[in-house]
Amino acid sequence: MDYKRLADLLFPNELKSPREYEEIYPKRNLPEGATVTRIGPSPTGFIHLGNLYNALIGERLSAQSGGVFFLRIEDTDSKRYVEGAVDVILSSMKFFGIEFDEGATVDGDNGSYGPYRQSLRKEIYHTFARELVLSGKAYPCFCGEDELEAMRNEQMAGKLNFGYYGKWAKCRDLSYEEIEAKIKNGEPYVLRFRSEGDENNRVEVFDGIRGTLSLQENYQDFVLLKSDGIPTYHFAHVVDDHLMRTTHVVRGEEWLSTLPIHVQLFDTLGWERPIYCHTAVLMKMDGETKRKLSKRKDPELALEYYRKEGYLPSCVTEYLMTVLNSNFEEWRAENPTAPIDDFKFTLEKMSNSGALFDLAKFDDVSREVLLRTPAEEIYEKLAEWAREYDPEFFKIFTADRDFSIKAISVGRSGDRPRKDLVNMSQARDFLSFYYRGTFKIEDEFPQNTDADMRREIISRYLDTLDFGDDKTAWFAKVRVIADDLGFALQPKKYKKNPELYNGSISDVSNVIRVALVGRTNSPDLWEISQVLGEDETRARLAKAAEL
RNA sequence: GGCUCCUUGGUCAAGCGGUUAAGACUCCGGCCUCUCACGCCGGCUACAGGGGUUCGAAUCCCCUAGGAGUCACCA
Repeated sequence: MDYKRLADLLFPNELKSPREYEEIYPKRNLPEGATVTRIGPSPTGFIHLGNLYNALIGERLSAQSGGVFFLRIEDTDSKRYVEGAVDVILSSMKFFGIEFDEGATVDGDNGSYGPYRQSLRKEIYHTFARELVLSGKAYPCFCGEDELEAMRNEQMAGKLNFGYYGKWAKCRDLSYEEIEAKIKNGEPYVLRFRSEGDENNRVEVFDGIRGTLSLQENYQDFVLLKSDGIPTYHFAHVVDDHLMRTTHVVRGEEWLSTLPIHVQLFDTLGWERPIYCHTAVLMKMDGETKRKLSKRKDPELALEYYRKEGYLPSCVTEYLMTVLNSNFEEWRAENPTAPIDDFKFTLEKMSNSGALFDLAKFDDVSREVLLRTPAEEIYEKLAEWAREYDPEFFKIFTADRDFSIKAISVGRSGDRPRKDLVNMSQARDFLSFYYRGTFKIEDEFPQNTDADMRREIISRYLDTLDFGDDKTAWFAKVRVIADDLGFALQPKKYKKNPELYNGSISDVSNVIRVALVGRTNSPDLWEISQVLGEDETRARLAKAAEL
């Protein structure tokens, strides 16, 4: 076979040479040990936790080593392209504090290793595809969908391995004349790789997370170029990551099975393989079994979910870090206020089994992060969140900034600060009792008290209430009321001899509590009263006495 | 079915041939002179199973089982 002739037939248009591309995209001039990483999302308009998870690893790796982290849009499948998806990717990443050194932007590229959209790199791929044809490593295949399906059925029936290989690779040895005739006849074709691999051979591949892997060599004649001339993921990945000088390919473990294809391609093109880092899939408990987080069943997979619920981006990254690196929590315990960037992230400490997404743990991390966040900042975040998701509350909440900040601050000072807030939508509900517009009696008054008793408690409380008191003086008065009205001063005493009392002091304070905040559970009443102010406090109590 | 990865308590996990097998979250008790939180103290619960190698195995090897991924002109 005259490969030169075949190459000219397949690629009639003028193309740059491989040499030229090597010069256009030279080795990067970076400090020793700098890593170049990237994420390569496809623009489907859906961006999920896994994307962020991998992005975070890449970003940490490159930022810590003085390397480069870039964004490449993998839009080789025109069927799945969604308008505006690039914008979604960029803004989602930005929301979580992930910045790119170079790559695709909303309206073009930033960086000298582009284009960063695969759909714009067709000629580059063709140059190297042509190169493979020239060396006899690639050939056109005219097998259509039906033929391939028939082949598959036959393989299934015979319990053979699926795929295009060996005797099944019908187009492997077509003559030049046959090919030319078919092409002139307008028959569509794909370009396949001519694999010289053997299914009994093994390849060793080093993985940055998993160590040395031993895999079955690829023996399939996989597709390089689809019939529209656009490359498959496999081919585009190899060409791009070589030319963009990627040093570490961070991606999900679903790529492990096609890894032999990729290294085979790197090897036959004579290029140095990048260090692959295959991350574990995020799992979730579904009844008794674990399963992959699914787009349809699990809203928490979509990054949008965290925005809607009002989780702070820093909470999500903080949680992801605890899942990513086993020593992160330990580090955080020792450095409670240090910025997350100070943590030295390492691939060695990464787990290679599927991490379960644990919402309880995530909420705990969020509480912790929110506690470290200044009240002013929470105010800003909550306002920002409410403006988008609850405009009514936004008005109420932002009407008096100082008041709202005071409300947020309740219980957060001292040796044992409360961790009341988890996310912004929960914070809105939690804080709602501070505002006239959202305050309502949600819980029942204590069962030990009837309406008369409640009126009595409230009226006495109102009589003795003095906003000049400190907390101790205030509570002493509550005790007096409780004692006078026959309530045990210690809940234990009441528990032991319920017949001797009307209830315990907790019933008394809960009457006041429900009157004041509308619920039986709340932070310290005295502090809340201080925030509400004397007028509002008295008004609420007076109104409750009428119930 | 082929290929591949993974397997320490309910969950996340330390552990790299000798440990009373850490820690965190959850759950359950108890304590903190008002609830709820917070905090503190305590508790439940684990090396998937079976064979080797070794004086000694959670750790090394093999087999089995379970879970997961993948087998497209999708990424």
